[in-house]
Amino acid sequence: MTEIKPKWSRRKEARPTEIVEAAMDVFAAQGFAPTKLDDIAKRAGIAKGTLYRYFDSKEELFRAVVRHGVAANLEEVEGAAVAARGNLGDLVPVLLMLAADRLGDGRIPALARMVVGESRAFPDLAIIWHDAVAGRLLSVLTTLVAQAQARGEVRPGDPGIHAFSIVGPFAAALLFREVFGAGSPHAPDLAAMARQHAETVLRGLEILPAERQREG
Amino acid sequence: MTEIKPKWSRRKEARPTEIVEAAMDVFAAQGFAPTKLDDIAKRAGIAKGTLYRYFDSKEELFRAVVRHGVAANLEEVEGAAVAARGNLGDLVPVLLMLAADRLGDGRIPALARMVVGESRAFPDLAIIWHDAVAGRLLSVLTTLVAQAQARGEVRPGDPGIHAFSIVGPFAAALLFREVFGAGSPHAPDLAAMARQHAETVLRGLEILPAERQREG
DNA sequence: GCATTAAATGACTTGAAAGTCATTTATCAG
DNA sequence: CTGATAAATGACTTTCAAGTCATTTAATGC
Repeated sequence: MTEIKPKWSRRKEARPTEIVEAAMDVFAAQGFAPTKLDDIAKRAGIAKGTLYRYFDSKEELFRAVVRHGVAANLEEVEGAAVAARGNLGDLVPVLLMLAADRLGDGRIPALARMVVGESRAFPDLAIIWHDAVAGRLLSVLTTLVAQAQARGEVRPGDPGIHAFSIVGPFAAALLFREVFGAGSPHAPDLAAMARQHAETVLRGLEILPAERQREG
Repeated sequence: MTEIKPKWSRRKEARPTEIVEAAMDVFAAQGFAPTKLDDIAKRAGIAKGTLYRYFDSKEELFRAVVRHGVAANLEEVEGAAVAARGNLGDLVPVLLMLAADRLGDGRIPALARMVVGESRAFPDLAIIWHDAVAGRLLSVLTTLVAQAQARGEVRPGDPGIHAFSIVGPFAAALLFREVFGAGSPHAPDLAAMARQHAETVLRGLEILPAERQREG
C-alpha cells in the first residue's frame, strides 16, 4: 500500500541538457535580465541550488544556451550551400526557403534577438554568434559570389556587399517579426519573401535563371 | 574676495532634455539593465534624487530616450521620400546614402539595438519604434513601389516585400556593425553598400536607371 | 542490510541598485 | 532684507534576485 515516491532522482548525465533546454525556453520568453534562476529551475523540475552543480553562474548558463541553440541548425544550411557547389542561381532560392522553413518559428530568432540585446554586456557572446552563424553564412555566400563573378555570371562589385544584398532582407524580416510581432501590417510572410526576394536579387545580380523557369 | 560659488542652480526648464541626453549616452554605451541611475545623474551633473523630480522610474526615462532619439532623424528621411515623388530610381540611392551618412555613427543604431534587446521587456517601446521608424519608412517605400508598379516600371509582386528587398540589407548591415563591430571582416562599408545595393536592387526590380549613369 | 558518496534541496546570506525623504539652499516676491 | 517656495541633494530604506551551504536522501558498493 505504501507507495514508493522518491522526492527526486539522480540524473547526472541528463541534467545539463535538460537545464539548457529549460533555460532556452525561459530566456527566449522573457529575455536575459528579467529571467530568474528560480524560474529556470522550476521549469527544469529542479531546485535552484542544483543549477549551480552544473553551471557556475547565470552568465555561463546563458552562454551554454547560445552555443546549444547555434550548434544544431547550421550544418544543414552550410551543407546546402556547398552541395549546390558553384551555382548561385540554384542555391539562393533553396537557401532562403530552407531558412524560412527552419527559422520561421522556434527559438532561434528569439535567441538572435537576445544576442543582439546582450551583445554590449557580453561581447564574447557576439563573437560566438558571429563565428558560428553570421560570419559563417556570409563567408560561404561571399565565396560563391566571387566564384560566380570570376565566371562572368555576376556583375562586378564587392562580393561581400552582394552577399548582404542576398540575405539582408531575410535577416531584417526575421528580426522585424521577432521584435514587432507577426501581427504588424508590414511583417512579411517569410516563405513569400524568400521566393520573391530570391528572384529580385538574382535578377539584380544578372544571373537570370528566369529563362528556364515556369511562368509566374 | 569671497567668491560666490553656488553648489547648484535651478533649471526647471533645461533639466529634462539634459537628463534625456545624458541617459541616451549612457544607455547607448552600456545597455539598459547595466546602466545605474547614479551614472546617468553623474553625467547630467545632478544627483540621483533630482532624476525623480522629472521621471518617475528608470523605465519611463528609457521611454523618453527612445522617443527623443526617434523624433529627430526621421522627418528628414521622410521628407526626401516625398520630395522625390514617384521616381523610385532617383529616391533609392539618395535614401540609402542619406541613411548611411546620418546613421553611420551616432547613437541611433545603438538605440535600435537596445530596442531590439528590450522589446520583450517593454513591448510599448517596440510599438513606438515601429510606428515612428520602421513602420513609417516601410509605408512610404511600399506606397512608392506600388505606384511604380501601377506605371509598369516595377515588376509585379508584393510591394511590401519589394520594400524589404530595398532596405533590408541596409538595416541588416547597420545592426551587424553595431553588434559585431566594424572590425569584423564581414562588416560592410555603409556608403559603399548604399551605392552598390541600390544599383543591384533597382536592376532586380527592373527600373534600370543604369543607362543614364557613367561607366563602372 | 549497512555504510559511504555525492546529487539534490531550499532556507539563508549577500550585494547591488532602484526608489524615498528629511534637509539644505538657490530663487523670487514684496 | 526677509520670508516663502520649491529645486536639488545624498544618506537612507527597500527590494529583489544571485549565489551559498548545512542538511537531506537517493543511489552504489560491500
